[in-house]
Order: sequence, then C-alpha cells, then structure tokens
Amino acid sequence: MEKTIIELEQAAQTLKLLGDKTRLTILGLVKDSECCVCEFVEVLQMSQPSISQHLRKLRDAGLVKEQRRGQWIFYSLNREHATYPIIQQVLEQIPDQKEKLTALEKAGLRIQCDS
Amino acid sequence: MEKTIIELEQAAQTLKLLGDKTRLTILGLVKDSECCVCEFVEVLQMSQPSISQHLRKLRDAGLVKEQRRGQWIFYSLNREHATYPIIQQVLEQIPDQKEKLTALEKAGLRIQCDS
DNA sequence: TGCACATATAAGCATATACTTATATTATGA
DNA sequence: TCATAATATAAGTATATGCTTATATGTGCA
Repeated sequence: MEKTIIELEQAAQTLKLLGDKTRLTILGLVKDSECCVCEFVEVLQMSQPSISQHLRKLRDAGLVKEQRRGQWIFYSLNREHATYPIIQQVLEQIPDQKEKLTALEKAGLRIQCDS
Repeated sequence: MEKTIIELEQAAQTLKLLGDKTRLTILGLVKDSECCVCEFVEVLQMSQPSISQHLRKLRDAGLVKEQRRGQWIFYSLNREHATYPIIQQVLEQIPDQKEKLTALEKAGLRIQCDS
C-alpha cells in the first residue's frame, strides 16, 4: 500500500478541527453511517445552531459531505479528503460512537429517509 | 498487541494541541531526538518566548518531557502518555522533520551537550 | 397558499489563543 | 562576584472560537 504523506499545514488544520469534543464525536458518528442534523442535536444534547456551526466548519474544510434528502440534510464522512487517513487513525483509537445511534434508534428518534 | 482506547475528551485535548503548525512541528522534531529551546527557535524562526509558551502547553498536557542539562533544557516526546498512540500515528503521516535538524547540524547550530 | 418542520445564517458576547515586549530565573565562566 | 547565555514568566493586545438568541431559507403537506 502506497503511503501518502500529508502536508503539515493541512494536517494541522484537520487536527485543529478534530481537537474539539463536539466535532470529534460528530466524526465518530458519521464514521459508520450518515446522520442528519437533528440526530446530532439529540445525541450531543446541544442547540441546533451550535451543531450547524460545527458542521459548517467540518464541511468548509471538506471533512464531511452533505446531501439533502427532503427536509433533512445528511452528513457523511468524506473519505476522499487528503487528510482522511489521519481521521481514520484517530477514530480507531477513541471509543466507538455507534451505541449512541442505536440508543437513538431504540427511542424511535432515528431518521429513516428514502426520498 | 493490545489495543487501547483513548477517552474522547483526552483525545480531543491532545488533538487540539496537535492542531497548530508550530506545535506539530515541535513534536515532529522531538520524534527522533531531543531538542533544546534554542534549536526550536532556530528551526521555526520564531521568538523565544513564543516557543517557550508552546512548549509549556505541550509539557502541561504531558505530551513532552523536559530535562535540564547545564544551561540548556532539552525536550523529548513522552511515549508513556495515554494519547501517545495518536501522536505516533499522526507523526507517521506528515513529512519528516529530521532534515531540519541535519540542516542545523551543518550550520553548526546543533547543541551537543553531555553534562 | 400557508403553516410547520429542518436547517442555515447572522449578530452579539465571553473566553481562549497566539503573539508581542519586558522582565525574572537559573547556570556558566571569567 | 559579576556578566552573559538560555530559558521561563508576566502583562498586554489583536484575533479566533464557541456559544447564545433571533431570524432567514428551503421543503412537505393540508
């Protein structure tokens, strides 16, 4: 496997974004499945504008992709990003966030959308 | 090899420290060999107080260790830190900083101290 | 067309961050 | 003991950050 070296400046930018509990959790959540804003709000127990602002930073940096489906906007991890290898490594070393989504599911709060 | 999971909060704290070009370079430098403050100043072309302040943050978080030898204080990577695996992975994915030290050496500015 | 929901954006504000300059601390060596 | 070198710390300041509340935008549906 070819090893790609990530420019220091770009690595620092990504690491700065990862260096926040909220954003790190968001990335941990989208690692496995895409999520919409209201799910983040529910899981993280934060205000909707605050979540939106964090998502915007992640999206502006290109770390996540957004896709509108009906009234929801789903966010997913951008695995094509130059710094994705860093994100991947980091996410492997922190607790899995999946259970938080299954808890949502049990509470009937998971958004299932196929429009 | 046992895989250790790093608490999200602690991971975020370390990532925040890594998310700065200066500190990321410093960690890249001490990855291979310990360095003293004046070497960082030379390599990074920044003021001494600024460097010292970055080093303090890294040391307060426990990411680096310091050791006085005569009038110099040498800094090295703390490989016992809980989040060291993250740091290690990140440093593997950015350009090696070693050449900057060899450049210093050629310029006769490397501190060699054995007191 | 109009209302409700999901989301984004704007503006304001308190705190954090990363420098600067000035000064203190510690060690060396004449 | 004094001057110098290496480093740390303090104080000041401009900018960045992450929230808040208020409002705008876009979609679905009666």
